Amino acid sequence: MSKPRQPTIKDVARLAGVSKTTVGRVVNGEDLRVAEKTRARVLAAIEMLGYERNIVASSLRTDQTLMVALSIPDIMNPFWPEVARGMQDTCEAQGYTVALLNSDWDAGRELVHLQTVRRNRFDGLVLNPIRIADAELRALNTPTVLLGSGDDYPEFDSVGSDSVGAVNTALEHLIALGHRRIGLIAGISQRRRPDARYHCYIEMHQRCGLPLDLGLVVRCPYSQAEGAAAMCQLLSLANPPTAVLAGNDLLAIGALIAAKEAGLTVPDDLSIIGIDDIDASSTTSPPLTTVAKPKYEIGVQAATLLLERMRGEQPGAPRKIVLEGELRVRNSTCPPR
Amino acid sequence: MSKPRQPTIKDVARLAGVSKTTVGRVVNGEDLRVAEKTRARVLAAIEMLGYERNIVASSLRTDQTLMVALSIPDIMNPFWPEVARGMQDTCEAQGYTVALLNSDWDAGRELVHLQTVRRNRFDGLVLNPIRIADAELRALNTPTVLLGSGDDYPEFDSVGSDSVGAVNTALEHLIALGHRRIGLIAGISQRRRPDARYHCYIEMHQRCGLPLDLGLVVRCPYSQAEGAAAMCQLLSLANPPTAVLAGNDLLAIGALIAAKEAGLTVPDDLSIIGIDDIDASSTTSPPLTTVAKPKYEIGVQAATLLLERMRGEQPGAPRKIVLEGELRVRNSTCPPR
DNA sequence: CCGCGTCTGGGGAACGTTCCCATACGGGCA
DNA sequence: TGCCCGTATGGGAACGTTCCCCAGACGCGG
Repeated sequence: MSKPRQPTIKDVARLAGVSKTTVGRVVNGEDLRVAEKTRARVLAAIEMLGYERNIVASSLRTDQTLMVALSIPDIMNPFWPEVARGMQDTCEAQGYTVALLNSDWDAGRELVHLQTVRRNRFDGLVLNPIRIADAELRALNTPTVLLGSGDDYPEFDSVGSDSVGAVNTALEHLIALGHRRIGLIAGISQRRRPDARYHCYIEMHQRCGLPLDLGLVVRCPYSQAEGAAAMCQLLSLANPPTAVLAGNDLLAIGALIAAKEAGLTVPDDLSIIGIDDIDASSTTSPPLTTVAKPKYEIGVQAATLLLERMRGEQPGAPRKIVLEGELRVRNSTCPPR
Repeated sequence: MSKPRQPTIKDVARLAGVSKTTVGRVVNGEDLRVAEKTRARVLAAIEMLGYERNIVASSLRTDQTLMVALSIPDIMNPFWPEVARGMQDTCEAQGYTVALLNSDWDAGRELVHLQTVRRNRFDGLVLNPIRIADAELRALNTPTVLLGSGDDYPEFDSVGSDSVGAVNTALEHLIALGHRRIGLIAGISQRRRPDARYHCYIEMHQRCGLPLDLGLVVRCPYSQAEGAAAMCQLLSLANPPTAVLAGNDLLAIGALIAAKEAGLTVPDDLSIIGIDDIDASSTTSPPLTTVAKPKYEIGVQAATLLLERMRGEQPGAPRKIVLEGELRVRNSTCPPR
């Protein structure tokens, strides 16, 4: 079980009868000047020994680890795997490896993640911020891209989906169908900022001249069970809504199930619309109408910005990318009766 | 944008008025003997400078990177996030960081992942093998734990769920309900070994004295769309089955939707059972009966074995852990009419 | 024939840590 | 008083790479 040392650049040099500098030259760039004959000899030696460049040593010298971190709340939350995949594909294509960090919406773990990035000298970080302060992020002194609106971090690049736009899209869909009493199951985010979805809901009502009834708004944590409870609450109203917008699909699915259990037929008795388009949304019955977020694309864009920053290009102003959601009309919405 | 070097052990030493060796001693172990007064001075200096141990340099010296890799087919496949999370939680608790690698069932990418592990000198690897040969894995010369049966890799630890057992459990459930014509939608695995589920199905029929009709077996790739197509095929039979077992929940959900579209009522007209218990399974209508696999636990166990190997404990024989599935009876199964 | 530029290759320091060994300093004991 | 041992600290090499700088070889024009 003892580990026989992997061959080093020196072993290759000895075998090829050249100096380690020369070996370094052929291993690294194609552009470095070294005679064709020598190069061939070195390559043969590399092949023979099965030499692999030791990135750890290389990192120490060059200050480049070829590793980036992705810190998200929870990979088990159905929103994140696609984002992670988008980022991973993009980074891998450029030779970077992605370390996965789950913060669980915990400020402490988030801090630990920053420490991990610093200690391991990762080259970059993509972060869905929980409570981290702008100053702490700047002190990290590492290229960083934020996932989300990034409003609290004016100096950083960010990639998010347009939550306000998504609420607008969903509401417009419902209003276009003829609904005028629309319930809102607003999630309570664990983050600092109050949820933008709520404000957007109110504004939309004013703009469209819809009567605003704050009794139609329920706030609860983002989970299926809570969504179900919230729906029960709405259904117990003297004058329940004819349609419900949920802050995300988890809530919407909970609401859908609760409505069916209460004996309602969706969408005939009640329309339900969600936001995100997670896997499970297409397989409920009826399949959930929702505003799909470009999850994979979010990952790709975040990685792209990060890679640019890491290359040192674009020392310019922070870029705030906001990707639009897309309405996916399935069968949980229809005109009110 | 230029990166002001992070403070090193030397800076701390200078500030504290001691040698770098002494600083190293207080940074590393609690057990190293250094006078209380000196220790306090060093700690103060560390605090003041915001010093963080450079793991890259440390790795070079000690041959320990504190990084492990997880190579799976696709994090977007609903089976994997929980496994990843289980592994990540366990590794993080021991100070290890997990790099996420997606192979996409591609032998080439799998090979690239091994290279990544070698080049970055990761301390360990948890791998869901695609086509990799046992010899290549041994040549990696790094502690490795396999996800799956691990049958093809006798020398390695492995953690898997009991596929055969799951099929048995599902079949027993169906048979106990009174079904005698049971269809099988068997997945086609991209791996080398033929799928064990199929053999188990046949054996179970013989053991229970059920008539075996190979027309009731359909093979297709593991995806929802394929599951739906397979179900259509089964329904077009002159004498269709009264119950269907799908090789995993993705197939089962496809089958469920196809059956409903064909005008059948599940479970009254047709029982459907899956394997895995992915998120979406609990929110279909009716909710899917399935044999749940302990996904999170698989990740935990794999990480635990890996950490033990990495610590150099247990130089003993390879351990093959097989975790049992658990029947989750929901509403997609009932006695035949 | 000499000087100079070009091209190929090598020597050796540096990155920040760990760890072996050496040293300094007391104090106890013969 | 002299010696030995234990404790606290420091010096410096080593890990494997990169990269700066220099040395030689060769060709060519003056």
